[in-house]
Amino acid sequence: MNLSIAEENYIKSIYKLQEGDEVVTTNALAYELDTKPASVTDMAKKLNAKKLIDYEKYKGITLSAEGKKAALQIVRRHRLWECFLVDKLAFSWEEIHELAEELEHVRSEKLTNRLSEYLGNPVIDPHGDPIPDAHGKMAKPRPQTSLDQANAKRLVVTAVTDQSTALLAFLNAKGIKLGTQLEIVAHYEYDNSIEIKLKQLPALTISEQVAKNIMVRPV
Amino acid sequence: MNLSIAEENYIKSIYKLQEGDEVVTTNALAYELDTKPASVTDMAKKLNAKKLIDYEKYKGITLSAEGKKAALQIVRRHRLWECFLVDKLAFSWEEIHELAEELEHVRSEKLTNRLSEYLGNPVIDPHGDPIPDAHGKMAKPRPQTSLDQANAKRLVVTAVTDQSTALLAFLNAKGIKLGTQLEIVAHYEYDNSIEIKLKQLPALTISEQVAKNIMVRPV
DNA sequence: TTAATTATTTAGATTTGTCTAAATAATATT
DNA sequence: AATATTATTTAGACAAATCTAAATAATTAA
Repeated sequence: MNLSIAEENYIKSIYKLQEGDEVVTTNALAYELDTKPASVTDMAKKLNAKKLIDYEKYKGITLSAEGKKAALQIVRRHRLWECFLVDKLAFSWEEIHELAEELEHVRSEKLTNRLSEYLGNPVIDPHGDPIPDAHGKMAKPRPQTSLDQANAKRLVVTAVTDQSTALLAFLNAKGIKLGTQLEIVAHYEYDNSIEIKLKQLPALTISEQVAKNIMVRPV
Repeated sequence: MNLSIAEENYIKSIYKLQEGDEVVTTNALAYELDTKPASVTDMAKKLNAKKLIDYEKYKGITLSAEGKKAALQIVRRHRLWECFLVDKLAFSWEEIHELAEELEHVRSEKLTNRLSEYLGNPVIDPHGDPIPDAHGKMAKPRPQTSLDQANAKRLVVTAVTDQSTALLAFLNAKGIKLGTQLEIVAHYEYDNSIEIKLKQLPALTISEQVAKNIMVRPV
């Protein structure tokens, strides 16, 4: 099955949104891919015809077995390139995502496997996400939530979902990066803000909007 | 200037065909890119409008200064990835070209420069071709000719221009690879064949057609 | 120099992936 | 249950990159 770059991006996003095995809605996918719902409908028909997804009008989208296999290959390539960029080229966490977005579309299995070997067959990427092996097998994803929905007090930052330079610069200024440990001091419903404390720093307040884009897991 | 992958491939091929500063014809470019002359005319208009080439109806194509700069960046990326594939991932010479064709389109300058640094800022690629530096400067290309036009007797194989699996398998079977040294025993005009001798092997005969695709330099 | 050949361009169509605007279905509200 | 709202799909258009077939320009041969 030969997939275009656009098709690969759809498959990857559907995989990401599926999470358990939930049905993915047209609107959610359009938002994720930064495109319009009408475009998603068009592509859904095409991927359904190729048997990569199960799709029925108004019933949403799920990946077929074959679609899942394709998704895991793409995710494997993405995460291996992220390892390469951090381990070998000394890139920092906020720079690697968009580069890996491009590198992941080089579809050679031989290249992917050689790269994996070269990196020492890593099983987690720099964000802490598991890397599928050549057969698509991978460890259980770590229990991540966004910071605004975390219920544990002591947390560690594992990723940011929004890669905009504005957000990244903001986080940088606040001293928040991948692996940063923090505690939730208070969550104010009143003005949708969250007060957090980083080690050896005074407490600081961020909006729920920002917190939504910060992925964390209990530590 | 943001170039599409198609545009980059045109720029690269024009650069390759220009050699000195010769005008590139529509047909030659179509053949090089494995496309149709009509498509080349279409793209020529576009690249001319973007001021990357100088093009006038029926007068052929040359790269503008800006086009040359763009070409050198693409060539730089291509050759650096070829180094990476051979030096770090242990690929062999006949496998790297088509992978580098894809990797070269990841346009990040930071990635390119980090990669170069990681590889020890190499100045020639695995085929012996010079690698432009970050400013587009590079060493003079080695004096390569195709095997059928070589006048020296003792030669070393530096590249093959046709990357078809058929040719590569053929060369492999004959024991010819990158760096192989050979002598021209005879050149028969009569049946357009060339008799060559590899070290420690009996002489063998190949057609001019094949020889056209084998690049060599005197040793 | 006229005719034949070859090279190049134009015109119009096709594919992929996208869009807007309008229509329809599903869901929520009163 | 009827109405309003939201989600999704359809219809028709567009841009990029390509193609075929026909027209035109340039070159070569007679």
